[in-house]
Amino acid sequence: MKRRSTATQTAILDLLQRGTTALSHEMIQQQLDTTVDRVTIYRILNRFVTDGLAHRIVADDGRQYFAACAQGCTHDAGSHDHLHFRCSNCQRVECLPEHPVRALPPGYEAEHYNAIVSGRCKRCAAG
Amino acid sequence: MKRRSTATQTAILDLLQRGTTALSHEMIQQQLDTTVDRVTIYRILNRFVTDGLAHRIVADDGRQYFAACAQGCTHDAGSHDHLHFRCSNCQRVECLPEHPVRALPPGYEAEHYNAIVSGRCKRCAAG
DNA sequence: GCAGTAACCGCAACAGAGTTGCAAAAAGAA
DNA sequence: TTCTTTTTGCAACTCTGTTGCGGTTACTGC
Repeated sequence: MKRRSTATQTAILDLLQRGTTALSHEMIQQQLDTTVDRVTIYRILNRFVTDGLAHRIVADDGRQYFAACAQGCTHDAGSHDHLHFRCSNCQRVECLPEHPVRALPPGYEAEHYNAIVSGRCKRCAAG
Repeated sequence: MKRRSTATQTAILDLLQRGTTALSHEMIQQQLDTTVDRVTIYRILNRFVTDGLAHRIVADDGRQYFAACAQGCTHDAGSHDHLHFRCSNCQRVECLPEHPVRALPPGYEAEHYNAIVSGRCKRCAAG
């Protein structure tokens, strides 16, 4: 399965890499200049995840958010184990890279980390 | 709004308190002796959460799981901040109480913690 | 530049989790 | 028992995400 580059794909990847927050399919749809089908966005995002270009966060609102992988991300179980923060006020989902959650009791084999704290983010709490 | 005690409610609370894992509405429906409507289970569970009898976990499969609150749970933002583990093999969701995830950068106000690691649990990894 | 192949897109339809409205049933109080 | 209010069950709905399929479009080779 060889990948092809399309305008929509590069636009979405650009959105993910430019922004500092994780995006839902809805946010992406709103931020795109052209009208793109919902399904296409989902498919592109899933492709990014399998190709290792983005990682998927399931937030505590039950929705999926996507964030570009950092440079040098190795995509093993330990490389996406950072904390995320979802602001219940501005809806932004941020990656908090400096506080990994890695502690597991012995015998457990981790495949995916998905840690979300929700509340009010720095901006909204201050404002 | 005064609460009334019904057979289904006590049966569900008993399931939550007896078991060591968090349960989805589907698991609860299967484990109940009587036939109870899906909606009723959802309503009972939401009632438990607002009443502080259970806490809600949104796992990385996008589904909600419910676990009985421990004795003496204070229900502030810091009391549900433990790690959860969802086994992708046996589907069980466990609470791992001894490894809290509390580290947040300054300025952030936490309301809900929802940390899930998925993979193979102790039992399934060993077997 | 042109044709062929296969990836990609859009539309429609679907699946699953969770919620809401409303009327009937049941718990608790008088 | 009777009355009030909570709880339940059914139907219908919303929302998120997925699948099938035909048509479009990007890449390859000539």
